[in-house]
Amino acid sequence: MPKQTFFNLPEKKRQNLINAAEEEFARVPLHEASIANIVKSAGIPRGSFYQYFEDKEDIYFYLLKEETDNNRVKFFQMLERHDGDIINAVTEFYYEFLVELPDDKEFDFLKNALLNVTHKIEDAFTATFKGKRDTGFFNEVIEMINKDRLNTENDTEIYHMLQIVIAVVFRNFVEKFSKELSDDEAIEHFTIEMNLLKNGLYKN
Amino acid sequence: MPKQTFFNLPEKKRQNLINAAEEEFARVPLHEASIANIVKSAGIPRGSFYQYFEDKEDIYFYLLKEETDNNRVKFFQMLERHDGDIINAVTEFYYEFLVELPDDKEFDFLKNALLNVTHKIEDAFTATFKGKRDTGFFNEVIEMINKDRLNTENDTEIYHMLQIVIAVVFRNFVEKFSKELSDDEAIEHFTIEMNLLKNGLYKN
DNA sequence: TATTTTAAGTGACACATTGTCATTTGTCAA
DNA sequence: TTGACAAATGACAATGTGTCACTTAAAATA
Repeated sequence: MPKQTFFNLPEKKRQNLINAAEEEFARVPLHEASIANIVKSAGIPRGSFYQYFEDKEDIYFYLLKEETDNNRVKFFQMLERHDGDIINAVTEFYYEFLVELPDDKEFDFLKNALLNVTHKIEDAFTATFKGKRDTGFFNEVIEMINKDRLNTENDTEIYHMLQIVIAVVFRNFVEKFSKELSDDEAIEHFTIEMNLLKNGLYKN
Repeated sequence: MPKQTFFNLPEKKRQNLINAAEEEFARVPLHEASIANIVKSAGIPRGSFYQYFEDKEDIYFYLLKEETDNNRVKFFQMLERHDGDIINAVTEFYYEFLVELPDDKEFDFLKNALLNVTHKIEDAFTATFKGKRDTGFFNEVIEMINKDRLNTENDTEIYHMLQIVIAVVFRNFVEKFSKELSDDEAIEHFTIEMNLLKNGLYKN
């Protein structure tokens, strides 16, 4: 977490620093980004940076969390709107994400994150589908899911269903960016895979 | 790829360098690893390293490929043995991987790779399930799959089935390492998820 | 064998980056 | 006005990277 000094900063200076950082993380992935560039572009002395953040990762995950927190709210709204149908909810989520693709800087930031995912970065992303960060992950979403349509009512199995869905959704995001799929292609792939998940890979 | 000079090296010297590198990559993930440490531990001058490799990534992906190439051969044998049943094949693959867990150095190397996966690293891992690197990925494995048991005979859909299976298998590997699951827990989770994939998440 | 040519080995160097810390600056309450 | 505390600052030590001019070794040729 950023230090208190960062939050004490005047709005303008804080935003300026954030912009500089976002620019750097849009340019290159986390481990290639340099604090030197950030402070240079923000026009602040190097020492100041360390007044606000522990290190590079500190500001990175702060920004990434900002980015993904909005998405979590959206996802839960969709889950509600779709009456607890998890696959319809993630599908609309995916559609909307593609349609409302953020501006270039945000886009490149996400792309760099997705193509250079560490376990920690993946956690930040997938938290979108896992409920409030402080409550037990998943419980919240498991409660919202409509179990009538599912193949099981067992919570453990539902937990694993979620894990599967999240893994496949995540893979689709990564593929969209890495293979630079068009929106139509991306949606086509996504739809096929969601249907396969619903109906199963094997005959019954 | 390593340069020719590397392959011209006398066996002993080459193995010595490989050992030093593996040690470093077992200690820390790729982006924290340092060539300085490798050459120091191998007892060779810095300049020599660049005689053999382009850079850090060059030797890293060479080692990772070595590691995963064996696995690919194993997987294809299993697919044959299980008569083209993809889920049975990956399940045995997973079991055997856990049972034959490699020595500490290899273990830590894999762990660091899995918890700090870039798209390039994931590609190296998932290539295990995709056939010979030079032929069209997937074609080889799609041919070997027994389609009688599957829900579709359409190649496109089978391609996506594979993508799904790989994503879920991969997730299970990462989870095993990140949550430090016992073998029994890992196998239990894996089995549940494979059954869900087979039968589908929704009622039909 | 002597000489030339080619490949490999070497380590000092220029440059970049990180995180720290002693010092300075600014602000606010007494 | 002054003292005290938070914040700002930039020079510095430490560490790392990739290169290059030079040395050494080996192989080819005369």
